[in-house]
Amino acid sequence: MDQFLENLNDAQREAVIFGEGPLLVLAGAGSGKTRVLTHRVAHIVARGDAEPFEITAVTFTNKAAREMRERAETLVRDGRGLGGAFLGTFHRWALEVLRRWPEAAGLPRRFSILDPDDQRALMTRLLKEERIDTKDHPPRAVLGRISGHVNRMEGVERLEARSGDNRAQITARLWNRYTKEKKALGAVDFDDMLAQTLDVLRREEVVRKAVMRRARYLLVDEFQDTNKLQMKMLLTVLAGGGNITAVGDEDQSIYRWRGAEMDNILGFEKHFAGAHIVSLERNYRSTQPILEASGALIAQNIRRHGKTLFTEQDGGEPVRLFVADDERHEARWTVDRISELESEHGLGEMAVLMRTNAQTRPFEEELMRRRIAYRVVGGLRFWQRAEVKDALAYLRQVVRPDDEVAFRRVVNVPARGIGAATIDVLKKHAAGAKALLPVAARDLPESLMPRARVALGRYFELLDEAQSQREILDPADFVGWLLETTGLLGLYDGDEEEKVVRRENLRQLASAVAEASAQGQTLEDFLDGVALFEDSDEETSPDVVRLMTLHGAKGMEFDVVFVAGMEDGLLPHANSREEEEGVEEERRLAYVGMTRARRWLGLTAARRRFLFGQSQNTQLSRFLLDISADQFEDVSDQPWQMAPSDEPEEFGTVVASRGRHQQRSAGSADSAPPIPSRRSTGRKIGAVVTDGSGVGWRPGDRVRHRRFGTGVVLSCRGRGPQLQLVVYFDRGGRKTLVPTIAKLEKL
DNA sequence: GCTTGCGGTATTTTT
DNA sequence: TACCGCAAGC
Repeated sequence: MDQFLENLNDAQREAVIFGEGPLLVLAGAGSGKTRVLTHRVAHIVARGDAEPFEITAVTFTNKAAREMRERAETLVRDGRGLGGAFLGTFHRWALEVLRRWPEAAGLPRRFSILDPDDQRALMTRLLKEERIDTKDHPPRAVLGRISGHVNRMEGVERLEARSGDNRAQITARLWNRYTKEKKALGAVDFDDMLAQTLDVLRREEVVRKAVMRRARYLLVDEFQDTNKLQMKMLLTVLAGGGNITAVGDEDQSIYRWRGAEMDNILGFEKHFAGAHIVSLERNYRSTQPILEASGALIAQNIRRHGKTLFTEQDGGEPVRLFVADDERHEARWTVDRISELESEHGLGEMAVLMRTNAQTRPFEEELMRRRIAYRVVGGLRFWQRAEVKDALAYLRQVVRPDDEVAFRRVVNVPARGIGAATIDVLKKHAAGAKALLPVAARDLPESLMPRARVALGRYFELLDEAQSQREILDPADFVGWLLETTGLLGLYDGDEEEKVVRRENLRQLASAVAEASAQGQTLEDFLDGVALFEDSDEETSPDVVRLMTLHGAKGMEFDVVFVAGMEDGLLPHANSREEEEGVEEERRLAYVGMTRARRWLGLTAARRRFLFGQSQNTQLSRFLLDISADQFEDVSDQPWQMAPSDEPEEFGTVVASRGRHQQRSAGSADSAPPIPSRRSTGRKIGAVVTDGSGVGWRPGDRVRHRRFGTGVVLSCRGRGPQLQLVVYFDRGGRKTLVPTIAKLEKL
């Protein structure tokens, strides 16, 4: 009766045909998660269980939303179609509510959206006004803290209550100011979109009912990445008896830093009584060796349901490990492999994944040198480029004349002689008039310097003319006109590479507007899409090597994958090493990277890396110890074997070590020195060395470890965060530990 | 009001 | 290293 069930395995089918009630699909990497989602949507429609408009499917990324829409539409092409169903990101879902009922949220009709740049600019301004040193409280850090509280649904009061805590007090003060300011500006940031929507859903029955009607079947992708706020939104909407289908994989939860709560997926049955759970464990993506190595890695995590992926295809290339001398060597080796593998797989089927954006550079240089086409995915985004943002600000100013954020950004771009002093005068005037800056500025107050007054007058004439041109011209021509007339394009006259690129970017923006309008979007729709990062089409030139972060790679797959920078400090990242939870998340990140590979997987590291402005010795990632030596092939010039089972029972405990230095150290008392660096090996025995948190250590110190009990320090290696101690425990024998990570206590 | 250059500093991931 | 903010000079 329905053709959607034919190409599914038993578990997939079970999930697809499941009827009403809560359903959790634990979908391992490459197990056909999107397939299940799309087929389930198609099945529901085909069986007539619900009308398309009663289906809401939310994803975490635009990419996923796009893919789901395309694939689901293909499936139901012959049927009634999917029109009316909502398939989009959480933020899009929320934005549509706020756009439709702005007054319910106390927002103006054309409220604007603050992107991270706008937020930072605003926070910087507030810090100045509050006379708080941006060095002690960097705007980004303050915003990060606020965002954390919002996503965990903690109110300001809670922060204010921490009376002894100075930082909390300052954060609370700024948070209040920030909230007020956004309200005055008629603007929302990303978090507000969700928070205010939840608010409206709870308060306004009309809105809630309307949203519920459209979510009789509510499907949630990447459920492991939902945070408390999102969970509350789901619960609120489901209170009307909707049916939730959550699809996710706790092993791929990589957004803890953004508030993702693994408890949402790990404790699904607690939130949804009587939930039915289906596990998808058959992997269709990767070869046996890739699955085994990644499976061994992730098995070390404690917080998981625990599934074991299997595949029915056997054989395949072994996973390669290459330890390079430095990051350039790492890039060279990687690109060598890329050229070898190109004929078999094609450039478009290869990707180099890394922890941080900054790591792309040596790879870019090497690829460029070898004239191999590549593309950095998600790096500096097109929409974040200054010239594009300026152009967008003009568009925002046209769409919403009282958009103060946009006004501040472009009133003096190109330079018109309206600088900080003028803005100060205008601010005073606006405060008196109780109006937003761009509105008050229209008065051209007497208090302005004559020159500024004239300049400002011209600016508003320009805007007024833009308004009328907008009526006359089609959107693409209008943008062209605007770029020309504002002088934005003129800023980049000349033959310099950079200027040519910028002009090209502006032209691209114009064509993006054209495209959007061809699809029936208004300028307002277009700007919303931009604000939500709904990048039109990233994939215009498919046959190129992709360079991207591990986060950016989620949901993708390639024949050939390199995970670069397998070093402690990078993966796991130094900022996440301190707590167990952080390390587990980093391990998941490594796991996500490895499981992107279908046929060929390479793991690379560098012994020395240029970081923080200088070349530093590195340590092999502890995650390589999670994978047993026979699960990969070390193809380094000088192989670095892993320590034999010095048992990694507790992470953060055993340090990646050995290799070619093993012979030398084998007989010595303090066996197994961690990858020695030239600098640290010279350290005198007996000297006090400080660890990452400033505690001093020396051989002979008595220590306590929460597992191994008491012991004595035999020797120290490295210093600072790199400091490793060899400790002889009364029970448990000799261990190599990083004191800050192992939470070693000095007695 | 704008531009330049200096020095200090912070380096994760993104809807 | 690379960026940013700030101060001094135009």
